Amino acid sequence: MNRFFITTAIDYTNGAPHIGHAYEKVLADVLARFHRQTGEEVFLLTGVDQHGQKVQQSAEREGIAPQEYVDGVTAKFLALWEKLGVVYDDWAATTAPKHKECVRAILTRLWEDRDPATGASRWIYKAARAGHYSVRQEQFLTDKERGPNGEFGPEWGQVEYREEENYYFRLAEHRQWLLDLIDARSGEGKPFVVPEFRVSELRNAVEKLEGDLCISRPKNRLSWGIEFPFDPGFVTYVWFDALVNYLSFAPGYDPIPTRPPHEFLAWWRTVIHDIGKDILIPAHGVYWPVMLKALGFSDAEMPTLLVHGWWNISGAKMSKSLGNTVDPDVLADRYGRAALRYYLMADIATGRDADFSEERLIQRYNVDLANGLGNLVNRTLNMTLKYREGSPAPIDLPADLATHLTANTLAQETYVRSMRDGQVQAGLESLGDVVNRANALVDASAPWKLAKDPEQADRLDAVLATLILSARTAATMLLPVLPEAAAEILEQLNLVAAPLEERGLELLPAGYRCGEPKPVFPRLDAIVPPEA
RNA sequence: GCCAGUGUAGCUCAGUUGGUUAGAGCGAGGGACUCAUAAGCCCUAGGUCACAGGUUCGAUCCCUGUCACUGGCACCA
Repeated sequence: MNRFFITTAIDYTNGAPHIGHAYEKVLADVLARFHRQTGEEVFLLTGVDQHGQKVQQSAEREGIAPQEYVDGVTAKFLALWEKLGVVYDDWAATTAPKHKECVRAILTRLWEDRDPATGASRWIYKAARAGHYSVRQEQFLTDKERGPNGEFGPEWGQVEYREEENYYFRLAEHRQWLLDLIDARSGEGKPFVVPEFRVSELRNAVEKLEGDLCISRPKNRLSWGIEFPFDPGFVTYVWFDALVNYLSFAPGYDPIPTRPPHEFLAWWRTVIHDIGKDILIPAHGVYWPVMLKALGFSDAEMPTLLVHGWWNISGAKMSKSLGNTVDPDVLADRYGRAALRYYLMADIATGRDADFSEERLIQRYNVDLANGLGNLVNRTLNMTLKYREGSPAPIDLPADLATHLTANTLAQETYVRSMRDGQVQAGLESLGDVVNRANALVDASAPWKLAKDPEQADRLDAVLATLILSARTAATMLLPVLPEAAAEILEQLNLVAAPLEERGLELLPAGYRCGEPKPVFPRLDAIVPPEA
């Protein structure tokens, strides 16, 4: 059986989830559900990044332990995924003992991977760096931070000269390897980064790669992290902690053996990292492949990065400081899970940015779901019950209706291709084709007229069967995005989902009888004003 | 500053591996119908595909330059 391993970025537990977090997780959930539907074995991994300075500071401000603080924020994420119907196979929390042990084992392994000539680690070294340090911002400053007059501005507070030792991961010497990898993957038609227009962006960044990656923080600066296994004076700094979650929670992974076991590799060879464009460079596009290489992963075992865009608010970047964040929790309560999931999948092309608007959300729901698919199901079932007591006579379809179903099959094939590429919006457009064609057929064939003419009895049976089968195709294509609503439609149709690889015509089963219609997507009338 | 992305109908956006009449939805106008969630269907929009060059038999789609907007280059979907 084919496998499909998809991960999301793990969200930083220093604030409540916003629409961007929700989008990424719903996207992963939809792709996971789609791949399951095609018969593949699927593993969806998501979680939270709980360490770091900001968490430590926030906890101190509230006078509670960091773990207590992150547990509180983590609960909000867990509740949101529950509310949005995001179902995952494992939960990657970076404070979990399993993860900490894995990070430490990996660091130890790299530290002990010695160059026989020098006796030094081939991957990690300790070095002292000196420079200007902002106490307020708790970071070293570079010349880029200097103002026009060459001085550090007041936003940095007190700036002092400091010297600090840290551990570094060798990065720069793998520049050419990474460039070759990127080019090779593009040449094979399996780009390292999807969508492909981001490849050049990454490539340029790699071209300019210099310097190594600082992977530690002295404990006196940062204590809320994973302690270095071979130097208790340090904790692991962000990326060697966060990125490793993809391994520590991967099915079957064990950091100890030289080569990972077969079960893990069977999953890993299919892995797709669903991430935002902000963490492509340098984290996922540079650090991560080099880290994997250091751990002995071959070029064929490098992941694919599925990079999505951002939801902007009125064209502006969403940010807390602008106060224009959108709370997915509130939206889900206000409009329902289905409306929110559908909007997030239908109104953005994977990889691109889009503008978020509640008006658009309502519009897409009403036009596509209520007026389109929902009404199609409703009118089809009503007519079937009214004219045929729910059971159209089983007859062969005339050529025009057979052609109609063939067009549906083609739409479904297009849909499958789009979804395999992660292009959910394009997939939903194919769904819209099926719905529109069926609604047009209703008007063109006018069953209410056929019903009055006994000589047209066969025609009426054939039209109703075509409509029912079209509705089934549409519901089948909706399943990954809106599983409950699609299941409800199938129940009303009294049919099971169509197989996605199906070809050729399939008629209604013998003795078919449809169920009772009930609007699956009640119209949303207008923007519900926010609570005063 | 460096790098990247974007710039397509009133609005929000697709798309074109270069090739006869550039697409969708919404909005707007008109029409016929009644099975249906007053939903659906049909017809209508004529946008120099940012601007200027270049390559080509032919460019909106490739190249160069210009302008505008956005993002990355410091944590951050």
